[in-house]
Amino acid sequence: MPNRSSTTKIIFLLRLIEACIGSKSLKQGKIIHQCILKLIGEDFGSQSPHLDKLVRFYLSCNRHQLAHRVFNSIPNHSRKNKTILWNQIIRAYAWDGPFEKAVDLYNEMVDTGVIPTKYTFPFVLKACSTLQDVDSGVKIHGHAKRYNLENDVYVCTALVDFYVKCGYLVEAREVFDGMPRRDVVAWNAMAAGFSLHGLCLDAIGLVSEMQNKGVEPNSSTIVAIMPSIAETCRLREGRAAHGFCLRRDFHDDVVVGTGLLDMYGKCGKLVHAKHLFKTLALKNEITWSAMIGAFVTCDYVEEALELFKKMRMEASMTPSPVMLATVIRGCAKLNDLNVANQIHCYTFKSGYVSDIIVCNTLLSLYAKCGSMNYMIKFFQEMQAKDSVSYSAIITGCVQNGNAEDALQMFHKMQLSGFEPELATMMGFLPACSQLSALQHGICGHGYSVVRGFESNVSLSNALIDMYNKCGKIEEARLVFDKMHGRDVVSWNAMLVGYGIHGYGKEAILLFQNMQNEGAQPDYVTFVALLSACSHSGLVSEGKYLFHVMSQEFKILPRMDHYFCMVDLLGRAGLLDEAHNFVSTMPFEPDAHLWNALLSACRIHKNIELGEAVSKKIQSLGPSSTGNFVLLFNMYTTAHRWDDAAVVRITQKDLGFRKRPGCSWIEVNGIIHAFVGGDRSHPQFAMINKKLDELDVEMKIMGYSAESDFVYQDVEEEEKEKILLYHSEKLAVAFAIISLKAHKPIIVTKNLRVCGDCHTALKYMTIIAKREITVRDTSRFHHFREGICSCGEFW
DNA sequence: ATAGGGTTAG
Repeated sequence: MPNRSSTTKIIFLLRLIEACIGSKSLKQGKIIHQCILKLIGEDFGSQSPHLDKLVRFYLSCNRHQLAHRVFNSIPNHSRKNKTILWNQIIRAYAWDGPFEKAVDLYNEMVDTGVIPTKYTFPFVLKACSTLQDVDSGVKIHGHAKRYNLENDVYVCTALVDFYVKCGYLVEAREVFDGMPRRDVVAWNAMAAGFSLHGLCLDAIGLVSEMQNKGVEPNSSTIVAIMPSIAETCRLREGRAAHGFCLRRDFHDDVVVGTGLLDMYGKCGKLVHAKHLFKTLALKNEITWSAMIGAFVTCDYVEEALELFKKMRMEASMTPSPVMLATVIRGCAKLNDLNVANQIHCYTFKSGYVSDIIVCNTLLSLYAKCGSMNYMIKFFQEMQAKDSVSYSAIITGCVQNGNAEDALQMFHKMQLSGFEPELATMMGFLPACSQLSALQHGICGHGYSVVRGFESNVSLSNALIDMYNKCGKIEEARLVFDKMHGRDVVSWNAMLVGYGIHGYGKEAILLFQNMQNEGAQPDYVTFVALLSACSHSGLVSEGKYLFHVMSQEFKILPRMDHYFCMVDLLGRAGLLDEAHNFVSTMPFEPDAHLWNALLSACRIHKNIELGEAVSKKIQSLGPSSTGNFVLLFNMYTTAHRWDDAAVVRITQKDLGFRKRPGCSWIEVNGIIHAFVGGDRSHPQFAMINKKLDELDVEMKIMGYSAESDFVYQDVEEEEKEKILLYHSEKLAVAFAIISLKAHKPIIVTKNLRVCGDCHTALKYMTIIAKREITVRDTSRFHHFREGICSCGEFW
């Protein structure tokens, strides 16, 4: 027990402490604390009122744990009356962490019998949302009711904020709707919540609602809904918000200004974004980042990189990982491996290679620059991977034509314990499309439904494409019909489906539906339509569509459209018309387009024009082996072996090789691939036996190997063998022996199906009594009872 | 306030 003189000393010391609270001098405070301890010994009890000051002092120095320790030394009967101190320590923990301690202390407070106040709840709830500790938050909500604070504006706003940040929007809305009085902070919390969870239209709607209710938005309101306006490209609302800021004088605030700048960038209004950037009095790193992002989004990558350089030089700011990710996203648009390597080096030097967001952006960069090797290598080097990393690499594989690797990565991802997300499925489903892997695709569909991804328009579009490419056009249409909101991609995907199945009339019908529903077609729509006409031989319809495209829909024809038209006219045998059409083009035709004409020349055996076209192609420089193959095929079809030989020699001299034909089929979720003459399949003996059987029966029915399709100058018997082992025949024979009779056979080929195979497959449908479908690079061939659905348009 | 993975055509 201290004596009188020590009491005087303590009082003196506590005065000193009070002074320290103002000056936040931790060192001096600690010394004074020691002095007090010496004076009063271990018996704090009687001195506890004075210890409050020490607690406050430590809190003012941000030493929550020390403050807490002093607070704990006060006996419980005395702590009971110190609600404000409880609140202050909880607040300190909720602000800076450790956040668990805020929740623990709150629980201790309630257990001690201290009644929390309306100021307690916002703090502890903030800690709960930071921890994503829903259980504690819900319990605390119960306490608020118990203490009759459920109608308090502060408490309710805190509850809304808590529920929103934990993703419980229904509960948030319930609390919000139940509030007897709502101030601007409450409205902002709700709007920010909608914004945060991508419910953009709800967020925007809420702001008009609040204005109708007579509550004036403030700058936080603007900041809260700006991302929603940006994401939905609601330029009208964006402009209105900008005007509001000008009238209220918010516009010079960095946060508001940056939000507006970002919104204009995302809405494609680069001029406005640039203007804001120029006029904003105070800019920070985020402002610069938003401006660079605006350039990238609007495809002004050079300008973005320039500004990035300028920032480092003139403003001498160091970029944050967020900014670096934006810059890398820009680099990806350049499709230049050198740039990719440069920015990778820069990232390495900057020390951000451990930032997962930056790393994932780098993955996507390499994927878009077409470098599978760098992408895989970097992926393996990454110390930390998450589901986004896997999604990026899956999409990267698909983008580079390695769908099988994509499926493997998808499998590996799950083994690593990551659940596929929406964007993962956006990579997985196109992989199934590419492979015609129907069984994987169906699993993906099921999973997407379970996860609720089906409501996403883009995902449904990917499903439509998957079913179309797997030959299940009816399923595709079911998905299409079930969709709530369709975008232009949905229509296009379905149109493409009809096109590749040879349903030209259905495509045109769907286009009419599209117009009736007021959907605006784009240039892809017309590519799809024209190619559908081409595959169905609808010449006049195609010509009409080409005409209305520019006249009515104001869409300028591009190379693809001209290509489709040449293809359409050429296949139909209108070679001169096709040739004339090319000469009317407003820009130079490319080799690809001439190829379409050359291909038509081959089908219709017009050697004269074919040679002229071929010369044209050669003058453009040999850009692909396709030219040689076509010319070669044309000569051989005409039995002009010498000319054919010259082409083959030239091709060899120039170092071009024919791409090997490859066909594959999915059996029980496993992809079996065959190349021409392939004997490597484990069941080759059985396949061979089946092929021989089929060959005998086909010949009885009148089939003779069309050796014209063998362009090697070898003996007739040898030619037959080569044809019999064409990859599509191998795949079909394998399918017949390994799939039950009622199962459909769907074979996919990486090139156009060969003419001899096309004939042979017709016989095979009769012999094997089953339907066979082959998807080649341009369309589906459904063989049934000796007929192919393509009607020889391929 | 800025930030990573995404659908259709050739």
